[in-house]
Amino acid sequence: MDTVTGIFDNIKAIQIDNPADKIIAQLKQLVTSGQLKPGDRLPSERVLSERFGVGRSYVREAIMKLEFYGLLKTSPQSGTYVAGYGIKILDSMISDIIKINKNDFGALIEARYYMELNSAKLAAERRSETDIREIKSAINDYNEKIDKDLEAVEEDMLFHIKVAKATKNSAIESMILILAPDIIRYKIETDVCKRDLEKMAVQQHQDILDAIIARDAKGAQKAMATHLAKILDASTKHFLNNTDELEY
Amino acid sequence: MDTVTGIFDNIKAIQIDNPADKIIAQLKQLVTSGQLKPGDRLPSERVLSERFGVGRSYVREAIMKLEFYGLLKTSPQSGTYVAGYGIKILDSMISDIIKINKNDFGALIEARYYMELNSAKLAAERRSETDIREIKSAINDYNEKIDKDLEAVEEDMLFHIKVAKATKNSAIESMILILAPDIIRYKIETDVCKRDLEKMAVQQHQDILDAIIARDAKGAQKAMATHLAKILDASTKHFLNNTDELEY
DNA sequence: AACCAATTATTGGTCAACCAATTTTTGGCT
DNA sequence: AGCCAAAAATTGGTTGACCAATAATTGGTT
Repeated sequence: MDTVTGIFDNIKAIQIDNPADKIIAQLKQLVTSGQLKPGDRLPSERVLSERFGVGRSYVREAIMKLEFYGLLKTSPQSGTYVAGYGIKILDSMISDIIKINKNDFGALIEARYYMELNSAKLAAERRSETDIREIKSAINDYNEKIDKDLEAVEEDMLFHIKVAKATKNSAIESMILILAPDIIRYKIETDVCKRDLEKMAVQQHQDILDAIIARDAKGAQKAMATHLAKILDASTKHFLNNTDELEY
Repeated sequence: MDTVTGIFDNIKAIQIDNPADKIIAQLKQLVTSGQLKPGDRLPSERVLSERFGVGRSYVREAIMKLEFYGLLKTSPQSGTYVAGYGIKILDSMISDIIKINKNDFGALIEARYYMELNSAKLAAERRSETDIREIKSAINDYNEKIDKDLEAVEEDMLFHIKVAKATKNSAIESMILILAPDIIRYKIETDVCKRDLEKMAVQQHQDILDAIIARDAKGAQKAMATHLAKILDASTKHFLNNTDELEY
């Protein structure tokens, strides 16, 4: 069985969605079709796993995911319940959850850009002395790497995380945190951060910090915009290709 | 067993962190202590579950969570690997992940406020005709409910989701989506949306849509700010209590 | 010693079984 | 009938066992 085997043998029937996402899609249909109304109790995990023809693990995984997004609530020894929202919004949200993907770098960079503008602004308004110390420390780490002509993508990101921390807004901090790994990956893969940009960042970081220390919200936001402008531009080029008047 | 039972009987030894979070904390320590370096392969799930004294499910749950945040990468039949970031940022990010909680309503509302300002701006710049139709439809649904003097929290949220969709930025859309259920819960619990506010929203929604149709980015942003100002103010009161010069 | 095929061990992926707590049903009593 | 305690069934929580695919080892051949 070696000569007749063709080039297609390596092609595997890759499954695009993992089982949990498929189950989410099935649950969505239950809601859409009216078999599952807001506030209803889901069939037991065993029943669902049997009905969907998968193990209970996947059902539980799907439930956990939907619970994370606030669409289900499960109580021990009682059952899992659909959120009490209307069918329309339930349906819309489940659909959107399924197609959440973190692969759209353009969107990621852009979202990060706007998040960070607000982050800088709020940090300036609310920073504590501790925050300033931590941000300074992050800047030092970055500068040391740059002095030695080393890559400093992570140190840069750490600076931004510390700024986010100073906003005292856990939600904003979390979001920047979620974006961070992908931003790092993007920077490394696309090599957006050339050496000259990295050296410019040394001053830019300082400008941001100065504005934060001075509690100059507008100044901090502006300094952050300057800092992130280049990387946004670079990614927006690709992004603009498929946004203008896109009908889908 | 009824007379001697005291008021403490209802107190259960609630575990603050679920098992998965505990495991994440343990893994963090492995990284911090240098036993686990960036790029390393984790011990097998079986070994970890044995070492931590829990079932494999919890180890897998923890791994999935860390994978979602981009800190681990698992390959079938091979193993789970630590992201190739530096120890410092790894450590920082894991810490932050553990303490992510969606219970800080003040932070949630505020984050949503800023996200939506950007959402409106980008929607105005990039909206398609389809977007306009969908937003109009959402507005109609909302207005119908208000006309009948019914609660319309969800319809309002659906309007905002449709606007977010028009940004053509999946990351921003996802974030607003993640916040949505908690916003709804907040509105209902705190009853922030009085009847008069809801009626004002009818005009405000239309203003936002008009600006989006006119591709007036600044106008859309401003209209959105007006729309969300009240609810932000109400929540900021509570929020300000523990932010100013808070050392922790 | 060097190479290679067959065997064994290990991996994450998947599923079924057990557990304690709760709910429902049952069946006898008033 | 109505009530209440005991038993059975059902729940999510938790654990261990099995699977196919891969990696490591083995052992014989050159």
